[in-house]
This record gives sequence, C-alpha cells and structure tokens, in this order.
Amino acid sequence: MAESKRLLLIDGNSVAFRAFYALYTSLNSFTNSDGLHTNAIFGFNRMLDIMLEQVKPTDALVAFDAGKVTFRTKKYADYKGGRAKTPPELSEQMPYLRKLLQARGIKSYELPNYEADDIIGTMAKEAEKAGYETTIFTGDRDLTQLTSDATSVAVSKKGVTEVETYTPEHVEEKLGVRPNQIIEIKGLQGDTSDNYPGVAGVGPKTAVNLIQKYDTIDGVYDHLDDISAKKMKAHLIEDKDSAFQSRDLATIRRDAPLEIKLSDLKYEGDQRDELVAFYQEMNFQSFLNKMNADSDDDVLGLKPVHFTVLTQSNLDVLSQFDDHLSFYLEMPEENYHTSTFAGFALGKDQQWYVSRDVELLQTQQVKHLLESDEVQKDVFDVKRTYVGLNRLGIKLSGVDFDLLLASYLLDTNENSNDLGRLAFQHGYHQIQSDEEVYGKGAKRSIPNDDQIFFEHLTRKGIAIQSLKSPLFKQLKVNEQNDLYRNMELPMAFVLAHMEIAGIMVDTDRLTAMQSEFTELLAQTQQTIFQEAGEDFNIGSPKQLSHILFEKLGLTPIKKTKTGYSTSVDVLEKLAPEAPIVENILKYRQIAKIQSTYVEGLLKVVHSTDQKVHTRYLQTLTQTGRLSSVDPNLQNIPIRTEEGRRIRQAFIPSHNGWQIFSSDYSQIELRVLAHITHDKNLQAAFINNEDIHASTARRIFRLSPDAEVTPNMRRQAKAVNFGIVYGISDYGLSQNIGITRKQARQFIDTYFQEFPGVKQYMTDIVASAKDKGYVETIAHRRRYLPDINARNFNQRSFAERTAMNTPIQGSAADIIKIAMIQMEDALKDLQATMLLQVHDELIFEAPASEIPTLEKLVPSVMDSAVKLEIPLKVESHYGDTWYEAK
DNA sequence: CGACTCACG
DNA sequence: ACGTACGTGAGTCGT
Repeated sequence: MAESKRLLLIDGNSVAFRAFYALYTSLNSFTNSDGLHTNAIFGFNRMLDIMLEQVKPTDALVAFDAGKVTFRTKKYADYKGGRAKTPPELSEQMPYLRKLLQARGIKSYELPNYEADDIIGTMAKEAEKAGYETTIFTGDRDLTQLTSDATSVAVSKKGVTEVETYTPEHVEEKLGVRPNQIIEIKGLQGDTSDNYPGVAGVGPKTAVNLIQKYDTIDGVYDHLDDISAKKMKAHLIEDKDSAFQSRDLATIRRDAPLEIKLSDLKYEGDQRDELVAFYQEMNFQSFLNKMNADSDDDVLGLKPVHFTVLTQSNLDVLSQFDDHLSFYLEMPEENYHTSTFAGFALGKDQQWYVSRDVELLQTQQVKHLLESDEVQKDVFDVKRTYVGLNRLGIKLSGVDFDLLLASYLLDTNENSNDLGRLAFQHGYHQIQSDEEVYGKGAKRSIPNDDQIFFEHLTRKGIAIQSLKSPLFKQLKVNEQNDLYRNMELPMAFVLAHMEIAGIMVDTDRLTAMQSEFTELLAQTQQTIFQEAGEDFNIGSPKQLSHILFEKLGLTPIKKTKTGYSTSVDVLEKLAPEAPIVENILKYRQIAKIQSTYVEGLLKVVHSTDQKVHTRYLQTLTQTGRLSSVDPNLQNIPIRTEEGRRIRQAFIPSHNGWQIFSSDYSQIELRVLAHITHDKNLQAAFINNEDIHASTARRIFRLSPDAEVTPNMRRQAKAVNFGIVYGISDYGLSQNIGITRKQARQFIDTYFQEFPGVKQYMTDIVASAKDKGYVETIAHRRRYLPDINARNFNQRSFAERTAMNTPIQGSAADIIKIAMIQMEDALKDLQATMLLQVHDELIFEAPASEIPTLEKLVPSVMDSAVKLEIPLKVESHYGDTWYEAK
C-alpha cells in the first residue's frame, strides 16, 4: 500500500476575506514600511500555519477567483450582484498573498470563468478517485456540500484561529441533510449574499423540511400534490424555474477544465530565503521569530554544509590557513569563566574543521594559529572566546572581526547573544538558533549526534565569515570604523583581563556579617510581628499591604498594577503615623543587603582563588555603558553605612597591596556642557565651581553675595539630574516633592539661564525625528523607532531618550577610551585594573605604587578626550574598597 | 515568568 | 489630555 496522501485545498478569496475582517479593527496597525496594509496577509498566514499543522499535507493548492465574470454570471446576470465592492485595503494585499504562498511552497491557481469553489470541487473529486484524504479550508459554509468520507471541510468561524471542521456526519447533524442535499436546500431558499432568490416564502426551516421529506428539488416537484399548505404550493409552482436555476448556481462544478493536475500540487514546504525576505518586506517580526524558534520543517530549507572532523592525525591541513580564518569555540553554559567546553569549529570558504576535543586547540599547530597576529581571526564574541581560550592556556590574538560587537554597534536593539538568531537578523539564513538545535531550559543539551552538532558548528563558522564584509561595510557607512576598531574591539581584551583578574573577597568577613544580620533581622522581625499583632511574610508586598492598609488602616499613597505600593517613598511618608513602618524599612534594607550582597556574593566566590570574576556585558545596554553580571559589581551598596560595609569584604589579592579608585567628577554634566556649547554651564566647570550650587544661584536668581541653602542646592541638583535624563515637569515634581507648576517654573528658569542647553534639547529631538537615531561623540548610535509615534507616551519616552543617550553614551565612550589607554599606561607596574563602575575605575596595587597611581590614573582619565571643558578626576585608596573613599 | 522592590551610576 | 524621570541586575513572591 502506498504512503498516505493528504491534500489541502484552500479557498483563497474567502479565507483572505475572513482574515481581513477578523483583523479589521487593527487594520491601521498592520502596515509595512511602504504603507501597504498587511492584516489579511498576516491573518491568512496564521490560518495557514494552523491548517498545515493540523493537516500535515503532502499536497496543497490555493484556488482564487479569476474575476467577476464567470459562467454563472453569464447564465444569471445578477449572480453576486449588489455586493459591496472589495475594499481597496484588501485588494492591494491580494498580489502579496500569491507571493506568500510561493514562499511557503504552496501552489496557487485560478481559472477564467470559474470560481475558486469549482477548482476545489474538481480537484477534490480527482483526489477522491486517486485515494487522497482531502481537507478543504474556506470561509464559506457552502463548500460543505463537498464533504465525503474522504473529504472534510474546515470553515473559518470567528477570529483567526477558530475553525469548524465538517464531515458528512457533522453536516447531517448540524443541517439535518446530507452534504449533497445542500444544493437542494439552497435552490429552494436562495442565497441573499450571492443574490439568487430560490422560492419565495421558503426559508431555511421549510427548505430542510421539504428536502428531508422528498430528498431533492425534483422529488418536491414530483410530489407537489402531497403538499397541503396552499400558499407554499403556489410559491413552488410560481418559482419552479428559479428553484432549479438557484440549485444550479449553488452547485459547485466538479468538472472544471483545469490546466493543472493533481500531480502538480506537491507541497514543497517553506522556501526559507524567500520566506524570510517576504516576512521582512511585510515587517512580520513575529513570523520571523517563529521561524527562528521552530525546529522541524525549516531545517529542510538549509543547504547542506561540508566539514571535516579534526584529529591529532590530520592537523597538518591547518597550514592552509596562513592568512585568515573564522573560529568558534562552543561553551554551552552562559558563564564562560566556568563553562564546560563542547567543541569548536574553524576554517574558511569550503574548508571547515570541527571537533569536540578542545585539547586539540592546545596543540602547537592550532595554538599557533590562534595566537598569531599574522593570521586574522573572525569570531563571534571575542571576549567570551578570549576568556575561554585563556583557560586552555591560549592567548587569542589577531582578531579582526567580531560578529557580536559589530552587530551591537550597528543596532543596539539587535543584541541577541545567539549567533544564529543574530545572523538571521542580518539577512543570513543558513543557520538555526542555538535554541533550535540545543533546546531550551532543562532540556537544553549539546547533541550526541556528531552530524547535527558539527553541522551547526560549521554553520556558525560560515555565518561569521559571510557577515564579515556586509557588516564592515555598514560600519563604514555609519562612520563607526573607529568606534569598532579603536574602541570596542580593544575594549573587549581590556575587559577580559579585568574579568580574569577578578577581585579578592574576604569571605570570613562576609560570614561574620551574615551572622550579625541574621540576628538583627530576627529581632526586627519580632518587633514588627508584635506591632502588627500577627505573623506574616514581610517580604510579600501583598501581605504587607494587608497589614498596613487594611489591618492598621494606614492611607495608601500609590497604586501598582496589582494593589497598593509599599515602596520606600510610600513608606517614608507613612513613617510618622505608625512605628511599624520604620521597622519595616529597616528590615527591608537589611534583608536586601543580606540576601543580595552577603549571601549572593558568597555564592559566587570561586573556591579556587577566593575571588569573584564578574562578566561585563559589552553588547547589552542601549547607551554604550557596560553592565555587570554574576555577580553584578556595579551596584555594590554605598549610600547607607550598613550597606557600605559590604565594601569591606573587597580586598587586594596580595599582602601589602591597596585598593585604589578614581572617579570622574560630574562627567555627565561636563559632557552636557561640551555638546551643548552652553557658555554659562561651561563657565561653571572652567571656574571649577560646585556645579549644583552654581545651578542653584541661577535658577533661584540669587545675588552674588547671597547664600545657597542646602535645600536650594538639593533642588538644583535634582534639576541637573532632570536635565540629563530628558526633563519633564512631572518627573521633577515627583522627585523633589514640589508641584508640577513649580517644577515647570524651575525648568523654564533653567532654560533661560542655560540657553545653549535649551537649544540642544530642541535640536537633538528634531534631529532624532529626522534621522531616526541619535549619536554619541564616538558615533555610537541608538535608533529611536518611537520618536514619531502617535502615542504620546511612546513618543515622549523616545524624546527623553534622544536627549539622554548622547550624554550618558558619550560619558561611556570617554571612560572606555581611558580604560584602553590605562592598560598600556600600567604595563610596567604591578597595579591591575579590576573594576569599572560607569564613571569610576578600581585597581589593586602594591602600596609602593600608590603615589605613582595618584598621578598616572587621573591624568590618563582626564586626557582621554579633549572637550571644550576640563574633565575632573578624584582618587582614593585604602586597605579595602570601603576604605578607598 | 511577570511584578515588585531596591541596589548602583 | 495624555502620565515618566535615564541606564542597569538580582532577590523574592505568587500565579
């Protein structure tokens, strides 16, 4: 017996129509960048996915209506007359539907003079004869007349996903007649939407009764005498011709002169490249993502690749790579400081070598290639690769292209860490994502199957090579060559060195703090329970709200999505009303320090060297800053004394050494003074004034001899922050607890006093609206797709971002330049750079080198770039990070 | 896994 | 009129 054949027949026009109206309310949000409406295409494709999944067809055809003129209109001029014209928003989508189908490997067909129904009826009949199992998908219930044992009809009901499937049994159950009797019913009752009348006075009920009794229209007329109802009998006699004609119109043809055969309908499956291009043209991000995440069918779209397994005995093949190669080291776990090694791929063009055995990398042949400056290496994530190889005793050098870094610079939004996903976004589709190949969550694992694993590794190598030239080209177009080559690429190595160095943790000290805080927490908790009159989970905002706002009757100040807020600013306002609130604040603070810092830090100390080795994420933030994970060393407490004590646990890694720290003073406001050219702001820095006090003088319009009160300075400081963040009166009013009107007044005065700043804010937003992005002083770019959004909130957010990003981002540029120069400046010293916290650098050094560092470090930092105002750097040092204040 | 809270610049 | 300050990471709760 032959393999089972399953045919999917789709009524193109009716499904498109359904899709269009199902998504009609979102018509305007479904447009691509050319202004084409895409809701019907989108809905059609969703429906298609559902049907393909359900039917798993071997063959498929989408039939379309050829035009208004058909054999039916020739017989009966009014057929489908009076119908509203197809809306242009739908018609414009029809050609693209054909394109979609082609990309999805499905034939489409239309036949002059016939409707899609007739094509489907004829094909379904052919298929029945040939032993196919057929499913017809339509939005039109009339097609249920085609149901049979071998053919079922799926009718789209409401929305995009709901479908009702008809079998002959279901038809009888639902309509009371057999499928082939549907045309008899329609003959009698007519069809208003197709505009043919049937018999006057006969509706669905009567029609079904008559046909149940007499089987067919012919049967009805054969037994006219049996019909007692006089009126109905008269109507039947009167409209006899109409009845037969209506039945004829309702009858789907099963002998249409098709030019295509059943054997032409093979379902080819998705044409990967074509489909991706189409989705991109339509801006269908969700389908693109789905393609990326799906595992089965899409693999078929990949062209085969060739690789050779590298072994100890064929290492001499590597001599061919005397100029360049792509290299990829697979470390399956996220944390590359500790991850296992799963394998690697290296090669170029048609020559790819793979292995699971990373010891091969340590052989002279491979090691030489990786360490050579003469052989260019192209990689994905140079920092990860560098640290991984370093663990194997290999010093990676000669790196030319990093796909991850380049991609991040081109568009910070496309910052997936998954090579396959990223390649996909850049238009390279001959690769799957790691999630597809390795799985996700608990099921994630490196495949045991060599073919699958090695093929994926090879594809990674090829993707790196293929994207090198287009991405380099784009960097050049964006004027980001320098940024890439002289900032981010060297930065990766500097960061790798800092991560590898790590910072020493005094675990005994942390353990002592742990006991101390445990005791304190237990006491505070008891007090709180007594004050509350019951035990509850203080860490649960829900239970806490219950105690505070219901049991104790305090007044809620702020709401969250799920209830009343219990955040610090709320509790601080409530504190005078009940002593419990103060204790809760204390408890929260200590609990945070205990779990996140004391216990959190202890968990990530490497037992081998008593150090923590953070990972700096170089390609994550939208502004160009770094971020730090596992552990995050950029948010170690400092603002409260209890928290600050955590810093006592960060110590030098050698006896007699010190922790040394230098930070930029007011770097963001200095950057602001530079890029706005504001003379008044610049003057304050050139004269080395206290910037917040100076701002206070101006916004409070103080006379030269008047005193700036601490409160004025505090408010001015908030205004300065507000300016950097992209000011709004509301935000400022919230921050310093004044009315919106007062905040507005502050801002207006500020802009009068600093006209250059005002001008900049106006210009940068206008430029962002025009170009779609903003830039830092080093040409780091951030796209702002919402800058022209209709939605006020989205647009406002983008506008504030436009104001803030060049400031925050340029400050990030500056410290990065300083760090790169720093490594070189320190090369003859024992001092080591350990940490970066956005505007400060932390080192460890022998006590004897401290005098040198006190001169050297600030000079490197303040001369990193030449701005219109000076940069200022302050330094501190001590036995621990805590003491370096 | 999202919401909330809170640590940093 | 709209309703938020900019950029991060991590722990805990509760569905």
